[in-house]
Amino acid sequence: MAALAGVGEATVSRVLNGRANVRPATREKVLEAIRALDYRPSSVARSLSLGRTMVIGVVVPWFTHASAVERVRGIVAALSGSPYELMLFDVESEDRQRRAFELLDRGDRADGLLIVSTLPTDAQLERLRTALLPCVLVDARHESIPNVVVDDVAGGEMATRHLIELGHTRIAFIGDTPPEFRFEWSRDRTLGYERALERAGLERRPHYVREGTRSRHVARSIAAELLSLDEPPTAIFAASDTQALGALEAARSRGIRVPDQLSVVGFDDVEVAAYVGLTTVRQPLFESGRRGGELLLRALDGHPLAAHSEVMPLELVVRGTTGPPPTAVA
Amino acid sequence: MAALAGVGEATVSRVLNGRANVRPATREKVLEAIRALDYRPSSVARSLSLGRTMVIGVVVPWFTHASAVERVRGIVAALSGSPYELMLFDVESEDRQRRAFELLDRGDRADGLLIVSTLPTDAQLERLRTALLPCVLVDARHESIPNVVVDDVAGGEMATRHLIELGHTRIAFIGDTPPEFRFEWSRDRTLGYERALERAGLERRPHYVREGTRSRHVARSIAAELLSLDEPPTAIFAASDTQALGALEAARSRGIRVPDQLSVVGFDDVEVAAYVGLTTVRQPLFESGRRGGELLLRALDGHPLAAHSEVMPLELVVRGTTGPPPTAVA
DNA sequence: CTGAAAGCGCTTACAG
DNA sequence: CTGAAAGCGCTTACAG
Repeated sequence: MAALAGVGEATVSRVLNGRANVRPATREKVLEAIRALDYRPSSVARSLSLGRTMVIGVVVPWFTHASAVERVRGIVAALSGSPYELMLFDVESEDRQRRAFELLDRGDRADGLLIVSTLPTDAQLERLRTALLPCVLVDARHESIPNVVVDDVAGGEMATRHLIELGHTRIAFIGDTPPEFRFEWSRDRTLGYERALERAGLERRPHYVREGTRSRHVARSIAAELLSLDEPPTAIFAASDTQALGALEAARSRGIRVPDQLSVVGFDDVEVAAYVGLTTVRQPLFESGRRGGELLLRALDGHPLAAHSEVMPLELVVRGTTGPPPTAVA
Repeated sequence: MAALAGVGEATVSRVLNGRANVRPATREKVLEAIRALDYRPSSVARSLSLGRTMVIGVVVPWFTHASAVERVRGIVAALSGSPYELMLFDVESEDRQRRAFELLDRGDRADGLLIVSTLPTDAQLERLRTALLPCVLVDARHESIPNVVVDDVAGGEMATRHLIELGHTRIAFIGDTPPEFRFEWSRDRTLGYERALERAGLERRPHYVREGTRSRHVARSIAAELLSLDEPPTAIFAASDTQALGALEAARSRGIRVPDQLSVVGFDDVEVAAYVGLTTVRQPLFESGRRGGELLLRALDGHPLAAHSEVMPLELVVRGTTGPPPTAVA
């Protein structure tokens, strides 16, 4: 290449990188040779030399879930104006997650990391740190890593209070199974639920609090069980829209009218929620991804990141699945 | 590193790659040094040396669409057992697409390419070919590249025939805008629609065939216009579920009952479709991604790919949004 | 079984 | 403004 152009390698490099200090005639010669050879510079060699890959890694479990996808979309949007490409690590098991971090903490696969809806172990975080890999957490918090989150306790309380204000006293909660990915929002939403009950002076009924994997199917059978209790709840707060949809299905299949006989509140406000008229707590999914992407880009740009929590706003969106409880007794 | 262990670099490399011909004692020394130094081998250097990156690029426009995401999920599933990582190129504009291919056709960013729901120009394909980059097309066809597709003409015909068999004669079609990404399935579905009408001896009414960008919002207003024609259609076939949902909204907001007064058929069978009971033509979105991934992995494994079309099956899923037309006249 | 050396293809001081 | 040379950190014949 350099030979054909009759110049040194350094000059080719200068031309390729658009440096100023090259004489026009020389530049022309190089450009000509590039054309003649259909020459394509190697990004790998460049990466090795520069120690940068121009890749941002995104680690996300639950890529099968609408909310995770929505966050990834936000990340994609944030990166779209940047020179970085996105490498996606879908880690649907702890094993896959471990492997992903083992690859990433070598430090030369990506220049930075966005970790979504999962919290690496402290050992993993320590290795990422020693690999000098800037990280931003989205939908997970850690005191030593910048993160963008929502206040799940407040969200759980918001949803529950809405039901209480409508007059409900028998309010059930369908949460997630304990955090396989050290993922604690479901627990926080439970706390919010309990706090709302407590503040309203309502008793907590342990059999009204149920957990299951985050799927419509499972939530549907949990809801079915709740609805066949001797004293069934008049309202259900589900820790995610997906689960709320399952609850709606359970009601529908038993001929229970919503919201006349049963109120249902979800969490997230995924796209379907608006379509089916689900009352829910909206969290800015897309925005959280975008914001995380922005923070990381800023860090990559040399501005050091403070390890703080950026708390995104939550909003109760009242639609058609909540109303006053059926008039008790008669 | 090699120094600390008191061995040559080659030996370190052998240990790292688990080659057999290393004496156990030597191996131990190396392993010990690795531990002591917290040594992490560089994948970039390895890539440069080997000429392989262990990365598969996925080019996908419309990552904002549920169907694209579903395909990507299938790809993720296919790669999950492999040693390849996934690099995602969301190309929501022609310009981004051009840039993505310019990066990829250097040939050292990824070892293979999955191109989803878009067809590169011939010039782009030629450059990918000279870069020796194996490609598989998903949801796009090209005679010289292996691809996995569905028969969109047959699908369009299937949906339309269903409506005809129910007794409809005034059937409208909401398609996509002309293919920004050289993306022709909407046109093919239109052809299928027209063919079904023709075979049934029904007249084609040009004002019943409308196009709009693939969004619920746009489809909704198109449907609203169709429904306010002097002689409105009794059935609408939409080229995607997203658009079908828009049509349903239009009907709902005008108090038109579905399916009593209006039948609606979609295309894709995205997750929401089942939930809202939409009759649709199911195409195996997830499967298409998975299959594409498998084909590419096979190619990467040294088995040359024949440039053939793998046609995935289409299936009419009849649910609650289609029925006989309202009994005419009275 | 093991090591010295060349090679992968860039970038970047360092001299001119 | 430009080139020779070293360096980024691996792998792989080639000798021993």
